[in-house]
Amino acid sequence: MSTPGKKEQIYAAARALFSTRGYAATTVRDIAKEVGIRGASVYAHVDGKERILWDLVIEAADAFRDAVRPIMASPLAPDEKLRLAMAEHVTVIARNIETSTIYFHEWQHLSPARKRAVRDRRDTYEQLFRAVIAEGMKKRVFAKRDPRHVSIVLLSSLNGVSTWFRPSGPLSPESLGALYADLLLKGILR
Amino acid sequence: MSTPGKKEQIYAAARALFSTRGYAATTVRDIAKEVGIRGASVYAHVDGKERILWDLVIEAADAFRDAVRPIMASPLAPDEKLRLAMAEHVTVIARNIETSTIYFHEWQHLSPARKRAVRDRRDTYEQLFRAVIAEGMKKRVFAKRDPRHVSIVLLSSLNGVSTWFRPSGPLSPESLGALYADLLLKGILR
DNA sequence: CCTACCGATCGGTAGG
DNA sequence: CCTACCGATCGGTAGG
Repeated sequence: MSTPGKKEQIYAAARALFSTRGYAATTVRDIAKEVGIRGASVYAHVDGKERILWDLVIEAADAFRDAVRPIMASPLAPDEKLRLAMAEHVTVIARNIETSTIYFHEWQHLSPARKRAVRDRRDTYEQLFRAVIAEGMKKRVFAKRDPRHVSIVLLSSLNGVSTWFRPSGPLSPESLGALYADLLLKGILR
Repeated sequence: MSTPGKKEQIYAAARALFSTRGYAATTVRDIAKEVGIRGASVYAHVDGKERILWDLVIEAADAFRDAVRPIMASPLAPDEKLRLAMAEHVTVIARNIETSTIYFHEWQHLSPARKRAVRDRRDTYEQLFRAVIAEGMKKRVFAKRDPRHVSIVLLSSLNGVSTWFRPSGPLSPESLGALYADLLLKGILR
């Protein structure tokens, strides 16, 4: 019999293990042990190992989209939209550090069809940034560069926070978002 | 009998496989197949799988240090030093995209002692950046922020180039380095 | 550099 | 949710 809540425990264990050891180096038995059941019993709650990864990847992709889309759809000026979007993006990472790390690094272990779906969602998301960057350049509030390059440099830079942020540290997700937005908008020079 | 050059072929195959599939998802037999030998024969040339990873990680760490240390030791002004160092760092990644990707993502699969050694080298390298950033702030050429935060945000941002750069693309390693240095020094705003 | 082989472990299924 | 088990595969060694 499956206990209510057990499935969520399995996903919580998978989040921790996939994000630290990586998907390929984590076994179903590792996850089971963390939850206090046998390896085979995991399959009473979950379709399989890859299905867990897929659910976690979608969880992360949704979090980014839901945080940033309303900002981009708002009537704010491009520089304000970009500032808020960058800050939100970083804050989402910091608040969901495990899932975000999995999203960035482990999606490649999905099946080809699911990999394609991830790439599509990521491209759609990046397009949100590219549009506001292009708008800001047109309105001469941003320096003129290739918007495609800037959007990808910018997003990959923001994603870097997942490699070093620790929730136990002194920085809050919000102050971290503000730091990144400020630094990337204004640069290091004064 | 071991053929001369075979060892380098094994390392070339490992660079390609570790950087795309990841260390844990790559088998010794995968590497062997790429080289055209049997899995067991790999051990005539190499100590073991982890030793290959270790050698590749050190290869990358050396490349970064050798490129950036002379710049930091030069008598240039802090903003010029930082610009050159950032550009060189990105250029090294782009020129060694496979090894760099392994360095950033796969070092965690090393033994505890080797992991510690990697962390130490990485900290020493980051210190080079932190010092010039602190110097630039003191001389009021950089905006005043926490140098520790800025150095880590900056380096993790530069490292992001490894997630999207493809040598087959239109950007050269050098122009990419210039783009990153310019963007991070001056920011997106004009 | 090969064949043959080792013990260990993998994701997953059968059948309660 | 368990025991028992499956075929496949792992990193690595022996002995040429």
